[in-house]
Amino acid sequence: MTELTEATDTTDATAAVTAATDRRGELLALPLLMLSAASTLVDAIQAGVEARGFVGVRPAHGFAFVRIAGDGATIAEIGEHLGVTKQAASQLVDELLRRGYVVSSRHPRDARAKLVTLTEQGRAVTRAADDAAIEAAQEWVAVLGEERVRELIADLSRVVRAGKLRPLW
Amino acid sequence: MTELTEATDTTDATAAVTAATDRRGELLALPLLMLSAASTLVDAIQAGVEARGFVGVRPAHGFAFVRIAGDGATIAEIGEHLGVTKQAASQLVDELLRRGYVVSSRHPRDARAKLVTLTEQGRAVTRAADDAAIEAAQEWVAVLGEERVRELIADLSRVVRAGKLRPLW
DNA sequence: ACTAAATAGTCAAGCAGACTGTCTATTCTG
DNA sequence: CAGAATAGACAGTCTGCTTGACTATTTAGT
Repeated sequence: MTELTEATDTTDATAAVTAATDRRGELLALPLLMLSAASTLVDAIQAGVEARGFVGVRPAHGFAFVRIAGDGATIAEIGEHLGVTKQAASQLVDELLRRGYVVSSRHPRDARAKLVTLTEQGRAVTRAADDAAIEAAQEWVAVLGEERVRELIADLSRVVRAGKLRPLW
Repeated sequence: MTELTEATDTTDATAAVTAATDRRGELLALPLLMLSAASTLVDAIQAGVEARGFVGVRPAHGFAFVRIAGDGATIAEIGEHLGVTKQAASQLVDELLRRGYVVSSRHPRDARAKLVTLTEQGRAVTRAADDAAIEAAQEWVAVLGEERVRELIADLSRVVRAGKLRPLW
């Protein structure tokens, strides 16, 4: 986690003897690049959502939407998804409630729980976030081409086990 | 930013007519995967650094080290690098100072500025973070193989413009 | 050269998002 | 059917970050 600049000259890495140390530096570039890419992505999505007229929507909201979309989710489930306590999730849902992005109704088969679902407004934000995300992805296509992006997606799919989506937005 | 599960069936995307909508869903998977991968990476590095005996080192510290390493950096530069105010950067440097990871001396050509540099202890943490990052990257190699990882790095290098390294650790 | 604007850093106060701890209501387990 | 586990809310607190105001130094304009 020291050098970012040498990420470009990965082409002629044909040396075999000194490959061990070279490989280290090369490998070190991967996390750095991933993190940087994710950060850029987050910024782009954030900006895109805002540009579409939704102010004050934070990354954590977007990640919550991901979990809520579909059949809805309970507060504990949202908390689990985001990797925060249920108290934090509760606060977050409260805010989404106030902003009109979600509604909470009594859970069909658990009287303790609340089922949080998206409102039309909530779906609108979700669409905006999706659009922004796709827009960002299309820039990647523009640079790398469809084939490489397809491979990229395939590779990432193999590596990523459905982990938490931390608020790194 | 709705579906994550369909990221696996990217293989037979040969349909031409309905390709427009399909491509959307496919593209949407990319940011999601990237974000998830980055999140996992951050957790892994964090855990790795801790496992090597450095407790209480946060992601933001690691990103600060990246900037400080080499010729050192001023507080404003560190803030810029992290995407926070210089006040926040100042607080962060204060903490690193207290923990003995950095020292600050007067800047050689600007009496207003302080030059923050790593101590031996700071370099030790940096090495630990590097090792943890490489370890995480090697898991990727184990899954994808060296060739794919090399391509991955090459692709990411082309897409990532040296942006901020936000505290998404 | 000299003033005016910009910049590096600090101090102080406030805020927002997260945490722990505690509680009630409901459900699951044996 | 009793006891443990779980969903959620309420209260209090902590921490990392922000804005605002200020000093010291450097850079730019005339």
